[in-house]
Amino acid sequence: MTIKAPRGTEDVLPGEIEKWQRIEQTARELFLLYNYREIRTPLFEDTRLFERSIGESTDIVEKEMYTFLDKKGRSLTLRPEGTAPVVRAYLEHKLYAKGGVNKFFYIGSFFRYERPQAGRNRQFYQIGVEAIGSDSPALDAEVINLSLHFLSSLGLKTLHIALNSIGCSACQPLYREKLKQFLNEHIDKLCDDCRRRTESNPLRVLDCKKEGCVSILKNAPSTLDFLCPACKEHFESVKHYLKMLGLNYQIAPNLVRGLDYYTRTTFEVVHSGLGAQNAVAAGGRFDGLVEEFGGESTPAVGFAAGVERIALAMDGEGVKVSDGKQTFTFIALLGKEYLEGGLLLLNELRRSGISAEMDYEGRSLKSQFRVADKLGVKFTIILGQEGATLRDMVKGEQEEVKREEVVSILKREK
RNA sequence: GUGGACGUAGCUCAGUUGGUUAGAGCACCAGGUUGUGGCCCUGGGGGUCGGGGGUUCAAAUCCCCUCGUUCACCCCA
Repeated sequence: MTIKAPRGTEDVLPGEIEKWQRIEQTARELFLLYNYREIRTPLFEDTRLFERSIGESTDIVEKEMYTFLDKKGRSLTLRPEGTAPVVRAYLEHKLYAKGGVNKFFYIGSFFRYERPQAGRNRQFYQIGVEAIGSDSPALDAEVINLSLHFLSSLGLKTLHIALNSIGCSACQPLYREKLKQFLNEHIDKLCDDCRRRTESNPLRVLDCKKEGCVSILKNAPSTLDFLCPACKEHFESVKHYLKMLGLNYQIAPNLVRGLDYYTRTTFEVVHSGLGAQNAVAAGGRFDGLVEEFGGESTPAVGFAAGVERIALAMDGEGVKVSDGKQTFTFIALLGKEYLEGGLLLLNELRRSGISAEMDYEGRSLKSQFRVADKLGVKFTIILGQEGATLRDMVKGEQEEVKREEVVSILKREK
């Protein structure tokens, strides 16, 4: 075995996949309950889609995208996130024509060239929702509520919401200037990355965790103090609705999303016990994105959750998902010469909706029973010259039955 | 991209100061039972000791490089 799965990718094997299925099934049922409908977009898109939405100076676009030229020289990129493609599809198919709020959810894999780590792969899976067409703070609250409903439905308990507002196109530039001013006053005490970001992307400096920077940032102007009246009111309403819904949150003035398209509300759902990659879900508003792509000014809000991290968190909380084994019967042959009879019975059983397995290798009866036992079947049918013997593997009892009655007997037992 | 730890059978791991044909448990296969599983007993298969190079009479063991895993930084869901 010389070829392995590429670095940062993983095979999800039987035994583990059942947990993923549970996660996806829960998402489908729950999101439908909130009237979100599934959408599937391509795995790769025109590179410009991500450059324009995520932002040229973000780490994602600068160094983490899988970008390549196709045979006609088009620049394509494996999608690094889900929001821009949904907005693109929303515009391309003129889904706004339906009016009202359009609600979508998606489940799929995304790609970023990063150093792999617990809860961080190069191909990773996200489940997300986007609600496009309303600036109501009630919708922000709904999305946050849904993310928590989803995660707690999967058995996760130690969840915390971090909440912030980063303002809109009216107030954020003002704050950005004030922050830049502040950072420049302390520029000599900031780390190299932060010095660079002070010019290119000052908001991201707030996210720095280096001790020196953190102590300086304690006194940095807060985005919350610079919100325009409309944003302030919006944020107050979001908080009010969250309280009303019984959701506890912590204000995190330094919570800045890594994607440029976010406006107003940003939030993160953190699960304690995940190590460094502790955000299981995150999202926020993107009121300017639809317009950025050439549509009418259309407000929107959404979130995405990481499937691998949810699975890790479920493991941590001891959530068990059955491994889905369900073989009901096993056919044991008294000799190779009964293979055809076995195949016919096997077919009959399966066509009758009874899961069944059989040994094709001509192994000894003892071996066949060992296989049956390992499969955990409830019944083993021993097939020989005439008729059949039906053995109850749990009781350890068996009886002779007529060959043509085997299927109907087992149907009753099922 | 940076730093630390690790890399021996399918899995979990032993492997003394470098010293002969690299071990155990579990798993797997077969037999003990002239057709019947789980327990037990016996036997068997399976490892280029991550890969490459070097030091040495001799390397799983020491050195270098490389790949991978992992934790943290970073980034982010």
